Amino acid sequence: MIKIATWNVNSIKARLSNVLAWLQEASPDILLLQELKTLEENFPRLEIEALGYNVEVLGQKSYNGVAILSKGTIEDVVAGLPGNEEDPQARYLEAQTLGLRVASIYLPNGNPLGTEKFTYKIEWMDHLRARARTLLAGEEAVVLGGDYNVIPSDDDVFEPARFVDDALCQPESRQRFRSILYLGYTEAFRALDSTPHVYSYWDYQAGAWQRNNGVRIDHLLLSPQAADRLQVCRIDKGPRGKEKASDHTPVWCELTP
DNA sequence: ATGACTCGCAACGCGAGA
Repeated sequence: MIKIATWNVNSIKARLSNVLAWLQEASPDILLLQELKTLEENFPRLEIEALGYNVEVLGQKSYNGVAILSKGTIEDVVAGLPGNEEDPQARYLEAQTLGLRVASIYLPNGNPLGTEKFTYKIEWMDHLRARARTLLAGEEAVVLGGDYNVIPSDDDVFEPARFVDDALCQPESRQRFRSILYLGYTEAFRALDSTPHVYSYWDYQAGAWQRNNGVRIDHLLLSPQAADRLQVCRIDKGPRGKEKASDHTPVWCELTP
């Protein structure tokens, strides 16, 4: 079985001990990280390599940043979203590892509405869809994992009314997320579990974690060749309850070899 | 309740996150 996970860590340096602990306890074959908030040269590579992982990083000072950790060799790396090369933000890293094509994705948040931030999000999603379509043509097992900053449906948010003016729930955001699924991708969690109100993010403020006021925005999208191998997909709430937790928690799935 | 919390920065409060 190949276990692949995605986790927005909200600073790899602030989260290093939590990440090392989770790698040891969950032992994913591949971990896709987002929101590193640091440059490549400051990524804690040695500590992670010491646990048996190869590391590929696309960093940025203070903001964004994505990485791929794998127990296998990492090859054929694509840094940045093809077709969007002039984008200065470190939000996309793709590579070949353990027989899979994988990408670590940190999709723009897009708030507030009516600003260039929302336009940037929507345009970024159009570029992602184009890349997703190109990857399908390879007829490979592809896993596009990350923080999509999209709440797919009202079943994926604790109180939909509070999010009507939020970029994560806008029809334009949801439509583009669905349009990637319509290409032929399967969202791993929902393919196996129709339970409503299961979340992957809880705000730090206002006791959101204790009240279970969360949203499900971290997703694993599988090409048909990967979806046919999907056995299980879970959200591990453990890390969110720890000291010095990220506001996101890992989502993982297992594929037959 | 224009709130709340956590992060990086070169700060000694601010912008960003979602």
